[in-house]
Amino acid sequence: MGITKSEIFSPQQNELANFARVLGHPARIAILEHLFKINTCVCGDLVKEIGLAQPTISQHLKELKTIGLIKGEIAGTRVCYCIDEENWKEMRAILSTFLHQSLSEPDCC
Amino acid sequence: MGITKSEIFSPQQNELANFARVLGHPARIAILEHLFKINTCVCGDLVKEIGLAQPTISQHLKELKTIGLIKGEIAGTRVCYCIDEENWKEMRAILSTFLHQSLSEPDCC
DNA sequence: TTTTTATATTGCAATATTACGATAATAAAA
DNA sequence: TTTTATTATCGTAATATTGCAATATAAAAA
Repeated sequence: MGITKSEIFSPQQNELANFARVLGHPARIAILEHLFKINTCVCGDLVKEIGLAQPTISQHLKELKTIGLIKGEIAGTRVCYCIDEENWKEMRAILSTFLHQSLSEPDCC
Repeated sequence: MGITKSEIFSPQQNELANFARVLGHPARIAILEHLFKINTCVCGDLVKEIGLAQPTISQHLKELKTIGLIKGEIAGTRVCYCIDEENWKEMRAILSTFLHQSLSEPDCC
C-alpha cells in the first residue's frame, strides 16, 4: 500500500520518525553539512556543490524547510538559506533522548 | 526516478542517511522502544503491541536486523529479538556527531 | 521595457516503501 | 505422524520518493 499507518502510533513516535526520515537522504545530509560550514547559502551554490539538478536540490530544500530545519530569506533573485538553530536544537534533543535510551534488561542473545 | 544517487555522496554521508532512513518509520521506532523496555521479545509480542500485521512486523524487523541495530536468535518456534548494543552505540555516535555540529558563522536570516 | 539571473513549480517516469493475504518453513506438542 | 504455533517469504496493490526537463516566477540588470 505504501502508506504509513501513522494513526496507530503516538505523536512522539511520529515526530521522531519524521525527523529521521528527513535526515534519511544523503543529499539532505550534504545540504545540511554545507549549510553548517557556510552558514548562508543560495540554491545555486548547492547545485554546484552537490551535483544534482536544480529542481532536485530545490525540492530537498523545501522538505528541510517544511520540517523547520532550515529557513530561507529572499535576497534579490537569490534565496539565502541557513540552519534554523532553534528548531535544529529541538530536533537534536528529541533524537538524542531516543538515542540515549538505556536497556532495562541485559542483553538476551 | 525514485533512485537515490548514492555514488555522488561520501560513504559517511550515505551511512548516516541510511541509519536515519531506517529510524524514519514510526513502526521501527515503536519496535526499538519496546525492545529497550523489554530486551528480549518475540515477533508475536510486537504484533500485539504495535498493531500491524505479522508479515509487516517481520519485514520491519528484517530491516532493523540488516542494518545491525537488532539481533535475533531462534528459540524453538520463536525468535528472540533484542537490541545489538555495540552497533547501537556506533550508530548513536555517528548520528550524535552530525547532530552536534556547530555553526561556523552566525545565523544570517 | 527587455533581457538576464536565480529559484520554484509542474508533470512525468522510474524506483522504493509500506502493508497484508496467502503460503512456506520449522520446531514443539499431541 | 499429525497437529499446532510461530516466524519468514512471496506476490501484489497502493502510495511515496527521487530525479529531471520544461516551464513559471520574480527581481535585478541592461
